[in-house]
Amino acid sequence: MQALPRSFYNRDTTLVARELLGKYLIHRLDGVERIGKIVEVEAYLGPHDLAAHTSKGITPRTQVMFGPPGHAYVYLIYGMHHCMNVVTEADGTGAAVLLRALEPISNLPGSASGPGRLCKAMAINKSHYGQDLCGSVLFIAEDPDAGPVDIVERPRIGVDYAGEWATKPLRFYIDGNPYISRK
DNA sequence: AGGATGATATCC
DNA sequence: GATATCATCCTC
Repeated sequence: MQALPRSFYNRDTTLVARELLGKYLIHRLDGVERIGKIVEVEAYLGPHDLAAHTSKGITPRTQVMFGPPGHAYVYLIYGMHHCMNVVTEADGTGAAVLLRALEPISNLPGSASGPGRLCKAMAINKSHYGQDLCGSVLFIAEDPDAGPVDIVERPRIGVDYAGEWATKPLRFYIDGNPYISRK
């Protein structure tokens, strides 16, 4: 399977988020190929989006989000869970898509529903910060059996502090999929 | 409903 | 250097 081209990520973040649904996330590590189908995502639009980490500006932690598209933004949350994002839009923009849940396809032990569980099942950690997703180690590819996807829009999870941005429908998931992290 | 657990941003 | 906060998950 072949990684999606960088041009896929160099587009409107909401559009990329919706099109990521149904794609395969693949991680090759020590001869093991882990594969999960992306079934739930959230879009973080940029510094004007008060729920996005980039709303505080460029910091050592968020700089990769401001960098070129098609790279991984991985961070530690609540001291124990990793979350993985895909950087979108042109260099300098500061936007990304959070991957929230996978449907296990291959070599995924336990649950991959929820951003922390997803990273645990995929063996993703801070060593993947800034990883180029247009390579052959950690990347996203088309589902060989891709069919039409029915998309549900909901407010994002865990961003109640973000005022009106907390209510915007920027969380997307595949309707009826049993691996969604929350209804 | 509450605790774990550490990086990060923001203050002094 | 101290402290409040956090795009979560597990256990009770």
